[in-house]
Amino acid sequence: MAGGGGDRRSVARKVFAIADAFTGREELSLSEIAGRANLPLSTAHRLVAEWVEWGGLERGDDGNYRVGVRVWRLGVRQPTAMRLRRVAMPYLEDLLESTHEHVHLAIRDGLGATYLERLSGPAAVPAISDIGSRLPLHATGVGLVLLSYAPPEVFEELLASGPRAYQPGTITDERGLRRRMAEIRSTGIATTVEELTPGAFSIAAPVRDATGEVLAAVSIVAHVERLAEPQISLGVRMAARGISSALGYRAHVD
Amino acid sequence: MAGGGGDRRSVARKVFAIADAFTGREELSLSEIAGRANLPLSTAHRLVAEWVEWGGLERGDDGNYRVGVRVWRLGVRQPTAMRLRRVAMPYLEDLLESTHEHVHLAIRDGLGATYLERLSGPAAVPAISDIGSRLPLHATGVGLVLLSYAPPEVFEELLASGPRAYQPGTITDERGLRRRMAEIRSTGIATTVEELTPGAFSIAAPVRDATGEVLAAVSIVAHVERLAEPQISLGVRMAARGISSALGYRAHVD
DNA sequence: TACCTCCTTCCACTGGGCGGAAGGACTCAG
DNA sequence: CTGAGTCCTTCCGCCCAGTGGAAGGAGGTA
Repeated sequence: MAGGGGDRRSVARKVFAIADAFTGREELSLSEIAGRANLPLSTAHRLVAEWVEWGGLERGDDGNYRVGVRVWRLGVRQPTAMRLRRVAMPYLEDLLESTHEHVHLAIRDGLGATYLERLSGPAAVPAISDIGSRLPLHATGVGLVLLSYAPPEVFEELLASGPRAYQPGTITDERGLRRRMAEIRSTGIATTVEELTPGAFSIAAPVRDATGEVLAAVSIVAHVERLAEPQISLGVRMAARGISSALGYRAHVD
Repeated sequence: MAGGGGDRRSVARKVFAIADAFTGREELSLSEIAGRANLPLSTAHRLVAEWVEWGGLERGDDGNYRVGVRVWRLGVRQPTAMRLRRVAMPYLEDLLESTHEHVHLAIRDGLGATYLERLSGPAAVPAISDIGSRLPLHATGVGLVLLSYAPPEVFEELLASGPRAYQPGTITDERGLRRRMAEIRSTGIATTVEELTPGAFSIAAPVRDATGEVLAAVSIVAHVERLAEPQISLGVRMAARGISSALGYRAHVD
């Protein structure tokens, strides 16, 4: 009976698949984990028990599992995230104060933009990004900025993955995206209008480190009403420049 | 040749051992990882490659490995840490403002106290705790509070693990620790004097949730000179009570 | 009681993981 | 340039750890 054979994934991949099952979910039952990770119940049971023993997952009183403190501890010192957030915070706070809109700081993470920080005023636009969430590169301001300065193979991969059109206005074709990326590289700023959320626009700018590499993006998301206000794009630009400069970037240096 | 046999650990444990190798280190080479995780180089190589593929580890330009953004993303939403920090922050800020000393928020994590938050004024005492760091239960204020309210088996495990004496004043024997824990439970406050760091003392108090369970501790660490000032212990008490009450705890309720 | 869902444990088969060793890549000293 | 040293990467055949279907709980509902 049974035994042997099994699926082709390595054990390590199965272990990670369990972690991935928690994407977008705070709490999962064993069978939900097994389902999301595509594992037989007994295999999931054993591996989840190892996660719990290590402390990477915790079991609540209700028997459900959630991400454990060990993972938080391991990740909270992640060098990129830690350094960027610390350096950027004052600039993001200034930007919030001067615009009273959602302010974001994001880095590229594979084919997504991961939000390192979000500050929000009493804005009218519903926010879909939260710290730690991941949104598509081609349909967000920060995403487009990060995509524009990423190595070319990232763009190839994105095309191969079949970018989704979230709204009628979302650009998903190669030609359109290439044109847009060139424009962003030449102007140093990205504007999206109702491409992910109806009624919202975003303005984003790149953050560079001392070597000149773009390692993050800053954006503001606000109601389309305010699209014409020049101080918003100016503010984003200034914040991105301020952070870059705090990271050691000097414009016009070889 | 070779092959077979090998060490008794499951693959999952080896995967986690690699993560643990990064405790207290930001960056490691492959051979350092192999050494710290007690794995043959070839095994470490394969498993580290799987970590990198998943995104839990990242490889820098220098070839060294560091914790990846994926881990940060997974952990940053850890329910306990996220909720506690958000709720506690204003109280911790008040405490910092009124005392100008190191303010800590910590939870128990196995036999250690993990620091969820630390705010620091221009204090004279060198701080050894940073966010995400883990210090011993029996030699810190927050640790003693967490230990005092933890299930009895935690204390048994601590004794079995052979608690280390960091300073001449550190209490490590069962009798002394039991007496101390009883005192903390009856007064609701813990004081340590030069038990981990010479010249420093700490005052800590428990934070409770709506069910009355102690799930965190707040402390102040300052120079022994200020030991006698009553407003410090009062401030810690008030902060802990404020956070507890924000979490839904109502004192003197059945 | 019968039925359901979800969790936990069991066990015999077998292919994925194992790790020593060989081969590169790179640095440094002479 | 040569040789020694360090560290990383790849190779390959052996064998036991991992596998997963199934059976057995636990708990809830009708």
